[in-house]
Amino acid sequence: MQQSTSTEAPAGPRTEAALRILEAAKSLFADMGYEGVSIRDIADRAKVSKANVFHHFTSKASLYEAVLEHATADWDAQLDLLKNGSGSIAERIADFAAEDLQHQLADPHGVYLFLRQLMDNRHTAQRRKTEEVITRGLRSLLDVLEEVQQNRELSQRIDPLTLVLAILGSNFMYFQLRHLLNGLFDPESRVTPEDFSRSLIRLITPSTGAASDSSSPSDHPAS
Amino acid sequence: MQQSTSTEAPAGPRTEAALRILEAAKSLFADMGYEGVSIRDIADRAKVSKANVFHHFTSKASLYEAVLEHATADWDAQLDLLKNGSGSIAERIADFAAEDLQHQLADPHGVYLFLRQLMDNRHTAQRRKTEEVITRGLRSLLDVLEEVQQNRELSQRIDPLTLVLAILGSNFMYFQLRHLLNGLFDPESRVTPEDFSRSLIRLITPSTGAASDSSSPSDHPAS
DNA sequence: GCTTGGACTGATCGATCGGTCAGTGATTGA
DNA sequence: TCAATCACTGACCGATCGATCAGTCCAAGC
Repeated sequence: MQQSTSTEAPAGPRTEAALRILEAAKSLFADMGYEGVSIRDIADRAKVSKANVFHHFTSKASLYEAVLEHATADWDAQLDLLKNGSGSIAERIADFAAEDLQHQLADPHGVYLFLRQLMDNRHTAQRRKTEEVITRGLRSLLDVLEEVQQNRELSQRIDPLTLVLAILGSNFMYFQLRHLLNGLFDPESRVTPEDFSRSLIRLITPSTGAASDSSSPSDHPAS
Repeated sequence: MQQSTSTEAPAGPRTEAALRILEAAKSLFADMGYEGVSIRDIADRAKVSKANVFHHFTSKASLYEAVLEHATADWDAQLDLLKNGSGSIAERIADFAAEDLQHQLADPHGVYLFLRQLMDNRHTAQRRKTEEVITRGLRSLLDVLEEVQQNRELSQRIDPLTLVLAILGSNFMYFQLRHLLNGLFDPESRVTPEDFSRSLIRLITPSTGAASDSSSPSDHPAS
């Protein structure tokens, strides 16, 4: 049960091959799911023998755990942007939203790993861990918003939780459907992530009661 | 459109046991993923023999296909609400958003099946099918919004695509994190789906330029 | 020199996988 | 009455799964 790695932080791969295994496992787990990937698949992609995978990782489950650990490491860093960001609250929200979308686009495997984790009803141990990460992140975001709401920077009419979920959800929808979106319009008019982030902020911030003008000097409606 | 009803009962369960197999497969596939479920698991939950599964469905893949077919059938019906709905555009958007959230909450297995399908990079055949359903749905939603936008019912400042993705994404976020949300506040103050839908519409619609007053008689005075 | 230990591999294990098959019991139509 | 069809089952198959193990290779320490 509590067989999990007692040594907390040092999840660092000890060898070049071990790192290749970790990276191969991450992309494969993200694309095919835990059960959809065999140790052979991972070993083949990492250009090592199957037995070598078990040399570096005690079991398939522990390898998956290591992949999750490595993937969720840099998730926390993103929160500082809204926490310690500069500028008005509207700017910080806009920056956070744009940064979050870029983060998803830059690491799609991480997003998928995260999502699969939330959908899986088996590994309750790691699922709780993932839930804790999310809860902590949400709590952190809400603290900031509720604080500026008490300072009258943010309209009282806005529910901070709804605002957070709307940003994260909208970004995820764009991320998930990004390849389909271009087929909805003329082939020449693409919807870039920057376009979407701007449009999303324009949709949400007018009702926040915060000044949202400062950072749009060259913006014009004429397309 | 006519694709689904061309052959009336193409995959219709011909027996009570067959229906149990289909339902068991749906919940298991949704929770554990395609590779995470064995025919034995399905047979056990459906209270039939393993061979009987192959008697009704030619293979595991065809069973999965039948599950998907059965699950995506009622998805289309939801679009009519915004298409043929009554009332102002703001009311129709609000109704659609609330209905979409209720639909997700009522059929979480369907949502998970849908999502797993989009994350899976193997079954390209069914993946394209799923993508077509989504594309058709999005296209339909956008048509309505762009129409009312030309009629000046909807503000020109709003990007219809962003609005649609924001609604769907926000709902999905609430759906996905619904069990975590109550832990963020006092145990007594729960965030009901109705609360969230109201709050989401309040966040989004003020900037749409459409009249959004009709359905908020007890709303507070402007702060 | 010799020994130790870690990285790594090929061969192999039992368990479980998806799938097959011969057959049973009940129902039906001629 | 009997043959045919149906839903359904237990036993079994080859393939593949995660995991083990004995052993090779090589660099570091004495």
